[in-house]
Parts: sequence; C-alpha cells; structure tokens
Amino acid sequence: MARPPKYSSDQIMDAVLSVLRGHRPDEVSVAAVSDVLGAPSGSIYHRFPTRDALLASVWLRAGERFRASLAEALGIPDPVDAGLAAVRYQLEWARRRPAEARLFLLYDRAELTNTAWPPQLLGRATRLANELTDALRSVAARTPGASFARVRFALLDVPQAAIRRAASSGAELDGEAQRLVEETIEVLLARPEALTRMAS
Amino acid sequence: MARPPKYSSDQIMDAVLSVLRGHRPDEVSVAAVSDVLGAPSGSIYHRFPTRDALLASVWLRAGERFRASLAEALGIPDPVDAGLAAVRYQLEWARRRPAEARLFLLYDRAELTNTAWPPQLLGRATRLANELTDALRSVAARTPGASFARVRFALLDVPQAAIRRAASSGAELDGEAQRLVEETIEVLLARPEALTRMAS
DNA sequence: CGTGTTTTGGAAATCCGTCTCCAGAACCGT
DNA sequence: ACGGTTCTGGAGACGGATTTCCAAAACACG
Repeated sequence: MARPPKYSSDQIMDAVLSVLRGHRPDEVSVAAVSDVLGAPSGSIYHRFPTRDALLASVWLRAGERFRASLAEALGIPDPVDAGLAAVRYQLEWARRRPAEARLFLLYDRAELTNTAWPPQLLGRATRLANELTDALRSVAARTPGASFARVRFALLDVPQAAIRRAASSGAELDGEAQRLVEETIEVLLARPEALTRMAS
Repeated sequence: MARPPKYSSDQIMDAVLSVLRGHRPDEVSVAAVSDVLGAPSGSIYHRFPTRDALLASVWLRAGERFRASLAEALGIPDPVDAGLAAVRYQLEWARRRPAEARLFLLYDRAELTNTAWPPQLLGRATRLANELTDALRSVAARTPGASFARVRFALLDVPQAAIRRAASSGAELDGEAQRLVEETIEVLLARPEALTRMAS
C-alpha cells in the first residue's frame, strides 16, 4: 500500500558507476549522479543517507560481486592453476567492468570516504574482507612453502599493478601484460624456495 | 630593494607534505597548509597561482628527486643488479619519506588535479617522464630478451604494488615484502623465456 | 634617511556541494 | 473508490574551500 519506487538502489548505484568512468571517486557528486539518472537529488537522499554511504555501497557491491566470482577460481585444487585462473578472472573483469574494477581494486576502503561508515556497511565490509582472506588462506594452505603474504602478493597485489598500469594509460590490458602477471605468479607460487639466494 | 620572503616555496611545499601524511591529495586545502605553516593563505597564493599548481609542484619535486636518485641505481652495468638496486632504493625511499613516495608513486599525474596544468609545470612533467622512460629503456637494452614493458613492470609496477600494500595497512614495509619483490624482478629480468609455457 | 619593491596578513566575495524539508503524486489493499 | 503509505520533485539553507584584493610591513639601496 505504497507508491512504487521509480529509481531502484541498483539504478542509482549504476549511475554512480557511470559518473565514475572519467572521474575519481572523490569527484562523484550527488548532483552529477542525479543528472545521469534524470532524477532530483531528493530521490537519491531518500535511499542513501549520505553521499559517503552511497559511494561505500557501490564499493561494497563491486567487492561482493568480485569475491563471489573469484571464490570459484580459487577453489581449483592445484594452487598454481587456481592462481592462474584467479588472475585471468581479475584481468578479464578489469576489461569488462572497468569502473567497478577500478573502484574496488584500486581504492582502499579507508581512503574512499572521509567520514566513518555506518555500522551496517562496516559489517558488510569486514565480512567481505574476511571472506577474501579466507579464500587466500586456503590457497596458501595447499601451496607448499608459501606464506599467506606471498599468496596475497601474487594473487592480488601483482595483478593490481598491471590493472593500474593499464588504467593510467587509458589503454586496455594487452596480452603482454597478462603474460607478465602469469609468469610472476607462477614463479611465486610454484617455487617459493628456488630463489632465496640474494644477489648483491 | 625589497622585503625578504618569510616563507619559501620549499617551506610551503613541505607543509603540503605534512598535511599529506594522513590525508588524500584531494583533501589538501590551502587553509590546512596555511595552518601548518602558520601563515595566512595570501602568502601561499603569492607564490602559487592556484591550489592545483601547488599540488602539482609538490608532485613534481618529489618525482624529480626520485628520478635523480633512481638514475644512479639503474646505471649499474648488470641489469639484474641494477634492478635489485633500483627496487631497494624505491622501498627504502618509501620507508624514509612516506608522504613524498606515496604522492609520486601512487598517484598518477592525470588523476592528481582536476584542472589542466600550466605549461611550465607540464613541461617539467613530460621531461621527467621522458627521463624515467629513457632510464628504463637503457636497462631493457642491456637485458637480453626483455621488452621495455617487461622492465617497467618489474622495476616500477611490482615494487609499487608492495608499497601500496604496506601503505594501506599503515605498517612499514617488512622484510618479507621486500624479498617477494626482489624474487619477482630477479625472475622477470633474468629468465624472460624460461616460463612461456602456459598452464591450463 | 627616504624611496621603491616585494611580501605579509587578513578579510571577504564567490562558488560548489551536501543535505534538509515538505507539498504533492502515485500506487496497494480493502 | 478511498485511505494510508511511500516516493518524487524541487527549492533553498548551510558550510567549506578557493580565490581576490589591498593596506600595512619590512627590507635593500642610493
């Protein structure tokens, strides 16, 4: 017994993504979002208490989607195969959904907003972080000789370096970049001890 | 025959760095800088035409210092030794001058400001970029089988991934992170062809 | 010691973005 | 048809940040 919504939360968040192509997160203003959406700012504030909550929601939605699909890849038994699949998935995602990937992979939760997150969003964020940590930990567990830090470096940090490089030049991730990332994680996961000698 | 300056350009830029510890670049306001400096905003605008020009100048100064010291490391004849030295230097720099390193290594010139840079700063920026490119190219030239993209990935992107990780967790770069980076670049530079087989 | 030049020190104009508020519209269930 | 509830639509208060402006201050030099 109520008027039905004209703009759903997802539509509003999609409008944020659309503004995000071509602008930094801190540049995303409610006015810009409402322009893209064709709605007045009041409708946005009806659903999201603050601008920061809106931005945080978009970040969370992207992260939860990311995690859901990544978990599959990380489930592959052989750790190197799992790592390669995870990397390929990430790079493919960065190609297909640049705005969402850039937002989640390049911007830390802490540096996204100035104000503190509301408890509910904070809960979702810590759950997401825990789930990602667990997935990586399980890969580490079945990779002989590889620490958690090593797995995280190989499967998250190194791919992000490639994504960042491509994003800053505006071009798409090319084949060579992908090959470099795959080489790297293959070495880091398959032969943890092979190279401990230090050159100097 | 003039009143001597009380606040030099370098002092003002240092004040920006001080604000930058704990705030994103877009959060740096002229008011905050003038507070740190103990000077009114007028004195700052006397030297820098706009806020963006000030921020750009700080970025450029950091980059030019970075390049000057990195060039030494990259001059070492053996490419792997040069790469290791370059990486160690970068990580050491990130430890000792966190604000400057974060600003230059983590923020792209394009995403630092909204408005276009004045011609003079733009000139310095392109010169800096060219000098960095040349240094990497010369390493690539004496590394058998390594493309420019490979060298750049190994010597800039991968170390930055480690720096970024450490910066986001607030902790310092630990020994394990450094070892991971060194392993990685050693493999990427020393054995470009060793791993071209694709798993799948 | 006076003159000229540069810098300081603030005060305030101006702009932009967040957020509030409320009247009216639109729909569901009975 | 109608009452109750939720949503829209827009106007504007409010705060914060950039930038302008100018009188006063401080020094170098003749």
